[in-house]
Amino acid sequence: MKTELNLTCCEPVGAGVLDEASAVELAGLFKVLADPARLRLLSMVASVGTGEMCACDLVEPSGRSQPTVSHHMSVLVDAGLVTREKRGKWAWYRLVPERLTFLRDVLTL
Amino acid sequence: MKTELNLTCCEPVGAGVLDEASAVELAGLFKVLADPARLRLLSMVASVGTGEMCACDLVEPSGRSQPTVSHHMSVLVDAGLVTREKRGKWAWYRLVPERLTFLRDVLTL
DNA sequence: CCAATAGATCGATGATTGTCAATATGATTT
DNA sequence: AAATCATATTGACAATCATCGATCTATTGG
Repeated sequence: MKTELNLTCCEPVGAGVLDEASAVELAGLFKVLADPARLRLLSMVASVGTGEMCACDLVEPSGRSQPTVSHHMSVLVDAGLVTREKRGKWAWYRLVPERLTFLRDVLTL
Repeated sequence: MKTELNLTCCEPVGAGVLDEASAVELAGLFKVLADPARLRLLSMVASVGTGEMCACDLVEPSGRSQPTVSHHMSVLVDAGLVTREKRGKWAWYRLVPERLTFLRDVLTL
């Protein structure tokens, strides 16, 4: 599906009225955060000491099935919030801090 | 419906793994922002010069029907992002900046 | 090669939700 | 009190999506 999220859009919400196109794009990004499972997965990747997290260590603590976790991680990757690198049998995820910063900036007045 | 959103929860996402309850609560808040119509309505209220905005001035520019706008504004009010004050026949909305700040802080590492 | 393992994809399903037309509520005006 | 106006509520429907079991793909080790 891969909705190809744009990185360039969107003034802060207090900077003027959002046009429909930007609103759709931004809403799509917030939609990614609008799920408990994804928020938990994101926080796991964000707070791991080594900077990267193996998919194998996400399934059990998340309390979701393996296919569900895989699905959510794909959504996070497509949204640009994390990167996935496959090494051997394992998939390693890293946070993309700039993407969080971008979202923070949108919520500025 | 009024999901009674809590104001007290949630460390920054990078501060540790979110527990399920906090994740549900936070996701509920992001869900409010995960809709183009609501984002536009919020940006209209956020960027009005006088600080308050009449519901009557939201319907036509939002491109949605009056019931739909009323619905979305209720969602924004319930989420604590705006306040509603009824004066006479009109409903006036004001941004709650602290609520946006709260969300910004959650996205901090 | 073969078995085992990690992860991705597919298909189905139940729940949620954005939307509007119709109607209700409540305030103002004549 | 009747008519009008702004907004809220209700009911219904289509679309989206989180979830899981089953299966597929790819990599490793024997």
